[in-house]
Amino acid sequence: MSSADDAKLKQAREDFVAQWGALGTHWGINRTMAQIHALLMTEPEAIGTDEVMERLQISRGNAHTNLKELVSWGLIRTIVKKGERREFFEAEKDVWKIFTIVARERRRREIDPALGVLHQCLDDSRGIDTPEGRAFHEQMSKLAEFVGFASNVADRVSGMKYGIALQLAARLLS
Amino acid sequence: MSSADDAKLKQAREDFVAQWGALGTHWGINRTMAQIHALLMTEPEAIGTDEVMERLQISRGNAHTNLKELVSWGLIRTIVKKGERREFFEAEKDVWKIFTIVARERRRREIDPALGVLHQCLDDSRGIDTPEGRAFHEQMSKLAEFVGFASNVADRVSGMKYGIALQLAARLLS
DNA sequence: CCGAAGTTTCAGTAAATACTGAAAATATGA
DNA sequence: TCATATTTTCAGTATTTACTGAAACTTCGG
Repeated sequence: MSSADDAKLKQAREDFVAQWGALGTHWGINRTMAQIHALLMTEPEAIGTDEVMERLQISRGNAHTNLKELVSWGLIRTIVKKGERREFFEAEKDVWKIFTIVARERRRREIDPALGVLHQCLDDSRGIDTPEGRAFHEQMSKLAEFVGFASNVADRVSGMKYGIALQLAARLLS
Repeated sequence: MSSADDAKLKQAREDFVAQWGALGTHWGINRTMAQIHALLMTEPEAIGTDEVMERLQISRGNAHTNLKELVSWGLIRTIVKKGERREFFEAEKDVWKIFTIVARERRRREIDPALGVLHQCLDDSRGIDTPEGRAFHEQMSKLAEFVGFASNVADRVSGMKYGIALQLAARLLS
């Protein structure tokens, strides 16, 4: 009975899109962007802007902006179909690739600016010759060292081949 | 010339607080909470609500809410001074402890709910007997497996002693 | 070069989130 | 117990962020 299965799938997919969208919020990603990503991750075929608008009930501007943002992240890519004038989009479905993309983007947007602030404060407080000044400098120094270190580690991990990362992680969990 | 040093320190500290607050935004943490945390991280003495209000120019309600939130995260703790009726607050200053607290909190708020959604979709799509249904189920399965795995790894790492983590990371960067 | 199809931009508006300030509740000690 | 210091709550407001819809722009076939 395929029509019942179709209905169940439609429902499950809609749930996934809606809930993944809600989650996006906690990830510093706006709802629509997360929803489009969810929609495309569970869509076997590449689809166009109008279908995204219709499936998610959003405006053209909104769909456009977020599709382009996803492309700029590298989480989806544009497809040109022969004989078709408009653009279609399909998602990267490999989980490790998704992870590395998100990790890199978050490092760029969250860690790198923090390092910048810390290094500047480190400079600004260099040579302040009071007990409080030295304590401040010391704290900045510790923070900068740790954040820089973490940034390198994250970079290294997200540059690994999946197999290697898996091996490493397995050792960690054993 | 200590008064010049004092001025420089005051400036550097204010910059740090302001900029760290701005960064908080990109971390899903509100500006005030990040600013209070920054203020307390660079303050040698525990300070009270009124001083926080004054230093950051914010209302009592705002200060109160965010101080309590920071306490609930474990990033700051309350101090009772003898002979004083009001509460004082001091920050956790150890960078590794800060990291593990933030990592755990983010796992709880970002990863665990995602796992919940994925497992539910996994159930809802079990046994849908169409090609599309199987593809959907397969994608959910891969996502759930990876996210669960990542969650365990994060948990394990943030439960480590700093020395061990450092050793591991050093091996990674070599 | 023209007209249709498709894409991009953006001013205005809606929704979500954070903050204020004052009132209510609670704790302290005389 | 009462007066006072302190903490907590929350309705109203301000700020920030996201979305709409339509106009401007671009692309392409004829």
